[in-house]
Amino acid sequence: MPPSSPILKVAVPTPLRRSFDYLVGQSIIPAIGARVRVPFGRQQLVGVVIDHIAESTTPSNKLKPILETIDDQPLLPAHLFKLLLWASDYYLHPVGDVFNTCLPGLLNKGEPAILEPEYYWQLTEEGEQAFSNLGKNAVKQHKILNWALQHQGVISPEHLNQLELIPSELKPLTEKGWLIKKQIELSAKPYTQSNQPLALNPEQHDAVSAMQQSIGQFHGFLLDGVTGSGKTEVYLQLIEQVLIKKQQVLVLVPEIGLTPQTVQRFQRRFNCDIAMLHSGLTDRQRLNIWLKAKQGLTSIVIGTRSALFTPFSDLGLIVVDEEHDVSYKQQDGFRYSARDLAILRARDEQAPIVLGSATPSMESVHNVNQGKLTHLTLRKRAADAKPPHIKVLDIRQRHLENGLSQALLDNMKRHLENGNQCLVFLNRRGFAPSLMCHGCGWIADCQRCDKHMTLHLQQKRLHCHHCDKQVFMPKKCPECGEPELFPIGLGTERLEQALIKAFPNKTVVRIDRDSTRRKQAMQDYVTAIKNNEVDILVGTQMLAKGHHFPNLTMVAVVDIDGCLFSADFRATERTAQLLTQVAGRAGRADKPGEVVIQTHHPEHPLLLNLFTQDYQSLSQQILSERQAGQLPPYTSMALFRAEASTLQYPMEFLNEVSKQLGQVPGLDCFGPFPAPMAKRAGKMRAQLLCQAEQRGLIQRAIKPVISIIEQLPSARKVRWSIDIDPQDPF
DNA sequence: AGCACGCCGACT
DNA sequence: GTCGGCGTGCTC
Ligand SMILES: [Zn+2]
Ligand SMILES: [Zn+2]
Repeated sequence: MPPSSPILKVAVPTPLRRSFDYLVGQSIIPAIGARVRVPFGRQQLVGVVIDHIAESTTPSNKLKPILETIDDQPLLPAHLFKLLLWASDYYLHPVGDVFNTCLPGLLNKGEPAILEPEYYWQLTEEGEQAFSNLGKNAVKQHKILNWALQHQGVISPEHLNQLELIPSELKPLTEKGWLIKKQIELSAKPYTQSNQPLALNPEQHDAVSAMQQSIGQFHGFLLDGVTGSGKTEVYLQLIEQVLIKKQQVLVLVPEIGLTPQTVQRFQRRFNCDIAMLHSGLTDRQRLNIWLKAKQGLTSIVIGTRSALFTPFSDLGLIVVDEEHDVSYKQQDGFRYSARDLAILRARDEQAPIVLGSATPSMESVHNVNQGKLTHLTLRKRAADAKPPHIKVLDIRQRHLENGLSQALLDNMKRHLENGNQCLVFLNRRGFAPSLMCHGCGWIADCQRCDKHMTLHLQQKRLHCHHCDKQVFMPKKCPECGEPELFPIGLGTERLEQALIKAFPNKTVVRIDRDSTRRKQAMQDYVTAIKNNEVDILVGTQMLAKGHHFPNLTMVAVVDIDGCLFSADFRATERTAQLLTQVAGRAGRADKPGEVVIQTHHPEHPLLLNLFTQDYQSLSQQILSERQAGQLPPYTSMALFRAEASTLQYPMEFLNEVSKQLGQVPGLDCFGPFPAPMAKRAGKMRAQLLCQAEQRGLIQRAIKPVISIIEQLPSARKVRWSIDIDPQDPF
């Protein structure tokens, strides 16, 4: 570094895959990792200094001075900073946009990295009295006081967000003495003690003590345990050991796993500052959590994939719960895998990492095979429940009534008559996946996608599950005017109706994204099920995850055939995971559960194998197929995606990309070809698949030509992106 | 991506 | 005559 002012390499939030050089000018010299405000074209942007250099390759007359140094010290801890730079390189994503997606919004806007007090409002007795005497015109005041009454007399910053109010709008009420404004405590609440931990069974005990050995150093563990095997208790007791050492803990959960109940379980156990990063927070709350974690004021941070980028002063443990979950991979923009980056982060920060899953991803099983992860198993299910008995029901030639065979219904009847619960699983919400005209055969298609629209009878609407378009259910055929339109196929709504008809004196509830839209809905259903107020549960994969229902003895899988034949090489893995998870719902202490799978393909190897072996041996088999087929995790992949209003431009662009990459030895390109669902949300999409046996070769091959690709004339006509380690080819 | 500049068609 | 359509060029 030169003694005078260095030239600054700055990561600027732009889709361009490079950094920009600036002069320090009159500003204080910003440290590497500090934010600066810079002129960029005709706009002003906030960037991050990623290096000090002595000389720039850009001519000096083009270099502009920065406008302002925002931070007087690096914004991020060195490890995290380096991880982001590495990720920008690995995922071939513009470094400025990497910072933009990883930092809290207020920091991207240039807000100082300083904790600012937050306030909440407490309802007073006067306020409560005033509420009942409010005039009819006091709509806003009624809304505010009513909210406070509904929420234990408290209005928090995120409540204000939900009420679409700003703090000053509460001022009239505080002046009347109806509300009192109070500051939220910002100081640290260090770990003191935990509430009585549960007793561990020998397996749990072994797992905790094995992992405890690694506190203070990097070690990867795969904690393999079915739901109800007490995985969470193992996490909690390990976390406690880390907290005792005054270190911090990061807990990543899948998108659907971030519920108040999750956090409550932590809060009940640990008397320390626990932060939950959820989507309802205000920008300020998010920044304050970020800063408190960075300063070591918060001991535990729980969140979904983006929580991975929370800075910590002394990170002691990372937990990735349900590590196989697809929501750990970001599906747009900066397409990172939080699970993969978490392992690197743990390594960099010398902390152990626990990947938890009963149905681990092939990547993690492969890492276990290679000795990169230590495999710990919790085989014992809660209260010694036995593994379920699995029956593959051949429904070829059999009569199906709303997708249900008589044999399946009889089986359910047996369980219901004994006072047990049945789960009927179908991974398709809505009433029916399509609607057809009886007169001319017209089918309701989405205008913007290649797909039929799903009929939602309850809402009397057609809904495209791929682009979210919704239209009212037509009264007659738009082609021929025929009024008789009939649903084709089966969804959970229809299944629910059929089951109500088949079991008129049993209680049926449907649990899917539609029926649980209301905030408390899922929790209410879970309580009702656990209280035995429900006999039959109909639902999608929402039911397959997380919850353990002790009175559930039978699981019926209505239609899995669609999952057995798919072009996607990950389909087998996904289906095996799904079936294992659903099957895991059945069974209780005093008798084993039963799983009945309806299929037209009883001879399908996946079905044969899954239930003659367990998931663990099946995953080894899937892995050997992957190896034979030269597929991940034995090779690495990059998927170029491009979209435009016609297919022609994406194909042209990807053809040129393919030409650019064609010469690299060891790199194979397939395509370009139209995406499996070519038309989606009104765009035509194509892709180019690149594959390399050697890890890192993909990056080495693409990086040198990336600026050529960026400058291709055909690139201007499409929206394009690179997806490293793609999860879904859609 | 933004945001400019620039050059052609239908409006007050 | 100008308002605005989006083609293409640039950002240290
Ligand atoms: Zn018709
Ligand atoms: Zn659609």
